[in-house]
Amino acid sequence: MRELHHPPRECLELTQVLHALSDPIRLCIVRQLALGEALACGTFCETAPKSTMSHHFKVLRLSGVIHQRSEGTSCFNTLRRGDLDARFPGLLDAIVREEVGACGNSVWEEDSR
Amino acid sequence: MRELHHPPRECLELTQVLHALSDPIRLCIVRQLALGEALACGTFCETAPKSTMSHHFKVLRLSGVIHQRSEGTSCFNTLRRGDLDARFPGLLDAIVREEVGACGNSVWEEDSR
DNA sequence: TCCGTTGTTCTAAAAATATCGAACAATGTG
DNA sequence: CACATTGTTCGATATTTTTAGAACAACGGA
Repeated sequence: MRELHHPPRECLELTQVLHALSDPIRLCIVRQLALGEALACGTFCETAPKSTMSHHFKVLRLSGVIHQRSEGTSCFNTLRRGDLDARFPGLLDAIVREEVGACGNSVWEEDSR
Repeated sequence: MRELHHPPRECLELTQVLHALSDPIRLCIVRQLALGEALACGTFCETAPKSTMSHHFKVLRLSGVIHQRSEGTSCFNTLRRGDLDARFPGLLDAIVREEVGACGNSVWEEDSR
């Protein structure tokens, strides 16, 4: 398998990291990875097709949020916690922390387009 | 001017907040507002057309990041720091904090599409 | 070597976002 | 009232992002 590109720590951009984390599927992936274990791509969300998941992993990797390394036929993912904490202190903790806040209404309820 | 809709604190969604903050213009707005003052829409980014800015303010408002109140012909914006800190502790601080990290390379340098 | 597993890439299509000019609304001032 | 100021809304276009099927590549095991 070809060597995967990972942007170095100094090149991480906050806007790209935030965008990567602003998708529900990707946020879910990151939260699972935040538990610490390296997890293969296949261990997430069996409902979505593989190509879709592959896309999300790529977005996470290219924004610098995760590190991917292939081992055999699998691809193990880890959170780049050190790099993220160094560049954006407190960000990961704030995002991974479980929050409650249930509300049935949509943000777009009124005043939407 | 019509009363503007602001989602209540309990309805804020992390993914929407992150998406709102993942745009460079909007991030810039938020950082200026983080200094504490209420600022009119016109005080930001004179280069972009008003309709574009209006759109960005709307995204920020509907995601719950800012509060807008009209006063005369102006529209004053403030950060909803209390609500954001309550729902997503540490998030705003992490995002507003100035970071250094200069790197000429694009994240998409290799392995892009 | 022949399969099964795992994941990527290609491609197309759909959906969501962003941009911005033009028209409009609300307010304040001369 | 006429007019300037400030900002919103509408409409059209362009760009980006998401989704997912199909073909493919790499690896491991029988």
